[in-house]
Amino acid sequence: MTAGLLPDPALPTRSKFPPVKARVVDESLVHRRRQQIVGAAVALFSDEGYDRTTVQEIAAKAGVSTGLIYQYVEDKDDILLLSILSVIEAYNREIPAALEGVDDPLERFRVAVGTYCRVVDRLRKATVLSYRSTRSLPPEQRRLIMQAEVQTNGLIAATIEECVACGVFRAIDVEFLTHQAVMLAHSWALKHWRLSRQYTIDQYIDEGLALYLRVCLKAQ
Amino acid sequence: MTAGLLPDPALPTRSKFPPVKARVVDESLVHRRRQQIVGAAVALFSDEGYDRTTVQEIAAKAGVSTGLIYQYVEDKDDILLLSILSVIEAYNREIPAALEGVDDPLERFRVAVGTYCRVVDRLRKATVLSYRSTRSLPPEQRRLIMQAEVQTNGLIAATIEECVACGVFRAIDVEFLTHQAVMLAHSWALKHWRLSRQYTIDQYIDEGLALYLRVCLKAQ
Amino acid sequence: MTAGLLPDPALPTRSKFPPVKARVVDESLVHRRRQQIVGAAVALFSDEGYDRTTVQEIAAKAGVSTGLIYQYVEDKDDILLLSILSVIEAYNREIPAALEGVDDPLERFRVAVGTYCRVVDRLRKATVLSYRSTRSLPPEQRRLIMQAEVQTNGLIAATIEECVACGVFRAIDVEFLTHQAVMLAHSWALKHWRLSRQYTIDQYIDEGLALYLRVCLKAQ
Amino acid sequence: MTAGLLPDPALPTRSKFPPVKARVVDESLVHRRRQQIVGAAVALFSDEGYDRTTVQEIAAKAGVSTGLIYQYVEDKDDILLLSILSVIEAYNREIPAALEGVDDPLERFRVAVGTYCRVVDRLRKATVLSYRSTRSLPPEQRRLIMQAEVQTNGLIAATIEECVACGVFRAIDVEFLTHQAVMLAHSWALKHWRLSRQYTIDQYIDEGLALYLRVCLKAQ
DNA sequence: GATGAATGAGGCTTCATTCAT
DNA sequence: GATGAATGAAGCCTCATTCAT
Repeated sequence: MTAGLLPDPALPTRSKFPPVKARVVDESLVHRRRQQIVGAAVALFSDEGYDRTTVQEIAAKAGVSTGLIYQYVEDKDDILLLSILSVIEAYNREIPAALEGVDDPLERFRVAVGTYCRVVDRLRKATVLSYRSTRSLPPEQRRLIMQAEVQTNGLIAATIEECVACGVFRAIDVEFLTHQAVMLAHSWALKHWRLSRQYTIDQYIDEGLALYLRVCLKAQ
Repeated sequence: MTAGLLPDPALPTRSKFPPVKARVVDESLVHRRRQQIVGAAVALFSDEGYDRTTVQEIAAKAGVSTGLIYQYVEDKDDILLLSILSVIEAYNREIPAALEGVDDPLERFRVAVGTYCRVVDRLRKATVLSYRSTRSLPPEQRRLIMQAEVQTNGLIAATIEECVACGVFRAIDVEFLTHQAVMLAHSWALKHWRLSRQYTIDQYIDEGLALYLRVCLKAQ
Repeated sequence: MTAGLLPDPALPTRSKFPPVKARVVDESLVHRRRQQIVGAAVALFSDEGYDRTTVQEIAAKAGVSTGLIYQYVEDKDDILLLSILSVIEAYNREIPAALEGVDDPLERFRVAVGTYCRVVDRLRKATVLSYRSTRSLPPEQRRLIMQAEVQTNGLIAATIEECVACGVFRAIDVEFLTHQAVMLAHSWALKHWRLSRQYTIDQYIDEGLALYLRVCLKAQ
Repeated sequence: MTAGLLPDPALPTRSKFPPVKARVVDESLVHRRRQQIVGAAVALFSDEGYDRTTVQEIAAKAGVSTGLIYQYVEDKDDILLLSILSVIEAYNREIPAALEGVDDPLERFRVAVGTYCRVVDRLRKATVLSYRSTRSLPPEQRRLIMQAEVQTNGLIAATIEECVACGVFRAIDVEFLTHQAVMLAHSWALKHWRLSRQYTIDQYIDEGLALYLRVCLKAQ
């Protein structure tokens, strides 16, 4: 199962981004302010790009002063890190939430992939942001993001393993299929300009799942 | 298909990028200088990102003066446009070249996909650059890049259509499979940090093709 | 002489610096808090310089909140003024204290100069601070400091005048010798990096006094 | 003699400040521009203090653009370093120049000290600047300044040693007298507000020399 | 055609000061 | 009286672009 992969992905998201230090102590305030800041930042970064967005713009959009931002973040890079992590954390929170109460292995696979795609759809701009801007970060922070991403992969991989374990799927390369499913979700954001002309998000998910099931299902 | 969208993508690439104006007339000189500049730019953009790379750095790496660059390009954005187009043109040049002399439809599909992946592997950093930085460009230039990409898609799509036409593939959704194949290639660059731990490029291509063939081949 | 320029420099220093207004009324509290603040400030100003020291740092080192400082001081300049005055007041307090009970004129000269040097030695960093940062203050405050300094000079000058009056010294230029003696003391702080390699503070005082006596003593 | 203490202090001052890197190669241009910049900087630093002077102000006063400054200097600290060094180099240049052609040992001592005082008088503000602002620099650069200062001391010390060697002075502590003479010169700048009320620069020099000679001369 | 010094607008960040609690 | 979060003006520095040679 996926239990243990994350501290507790279903909790109210009070996660406290360990790598970014704040000059303010009140944790709940830090959390609230950062949400404000990251909310504004994601919107602006997505539209204009990281480098073309100024901290002043973020402050204005967040409705706070420029100086305030630097009480909750060490530099502009930190804002980007928090922004990208917030996206990946959304995946890590929503996929397990959707799986809650679903027991049938095959259904769990479908729900996991479908939810992933739908969250990506909802956070489409932010997802693209992750791809565009992760490399603007210093290596150490990049690693944090990769870790979070590996966690998401684990959520999908676990459902596939179940299917294999209980004999619904044939003995397929789990890693490779996971990768395919992840890219199915990401592609929806990355190639939205093209895909959205031909498919709705639901059609897209169906096509994808159909393809994978045709490859994996043991008995037809 | 997409024929005609660009002057002639399969030609030796001496194309003079209509949208980018030079202040110098000698066409062959323009071509040579731009190669110099774009070569340096791709390396720097890939490592440091578009916005963090300075024009002076590009000039230094290209072994020319800062001022010279502005005789072959109107502004920094143009350098990025040329850089990204040069990558996509490589695809559009090398895939047809590899297909030359291959007649069997199924083999043509394999070669097309395999070549795409291998070119991406060779131009890995530059491929990632396209993803990261296309949105740094103004819409009009972005459209140019999309067009070139649609062309590449057409190359893959054509081989699939052949397979369907001659009965090797069942009547599958061509667009969707094309998209899958394209993402197979791109993913190798985008997720190289993860995939390269598990697969060589050849294994990766084999796994990918195996998956698609299992889905598409009519008779097993 | 200079008597009367300041309220009473020889008093226990409970003086409440007329030019610096506090928002708090309780005088003894004002005195205590200011000691806290100035203590931290002198250390920080000495190490980092006035302009590079932030009010928040002073507050932290003093163990109080940022806001509190502004209840005992009007602005950052005031802290500097208080800091420098506190140093000069130390001179003005300790030299007379050391002269207490000393009656012989020549001995009084020796003690005055020796004490001055030793206080400077003890407050070395703070002494340098006065030199570095007095000019960061507005003219009016600068004048306050000069006045306090003139007082100190008066302490030395008085002992010289005694020696001349009672015939131990020949009729020398009192002002000039005073200046020399003052600079002897200050130099120990200003050129400590060089002097301390060659002399202990006691050797330094002895050399200095020997030089002056050789110049001033009437009969040898 | 002082020969060899400096590379060649009497040369046209084309010294090329080894520790500060320029982005421009033409050495003579670098020299000219830096003079422009340092000239403006010394005036401003002296009046307003290092930290209160903005780079924009320096640029404006020097009649160049802000950006230009950063082609000849790495950061604001470098401007301060160059400024202070330029003062000390003036000492190191002018004292030997004044000694040129003077042969009598005692006269050489008088000229050395007198010239030192007069150069300090001419560069009074800049001299004070050195005292105020050296500690604003990082340790490594501070060391450079100390070195240059030690050189100046050597110029004075050499003349004293001559006097001792040829029997004009008694066997006095050379280091200590050197220090006194140096402080005589520096004090004129440091305590100008007080000294200038009582002495002209010439009177001041005479008083100082008289004092030292009374101490040092063997036969009276 | 080529050079590289010069420009100056604009971004990130700091920090003295205020004010609601 | 005390706290410390919030403000925003202002400074250092970068870098795309120009232009005289």
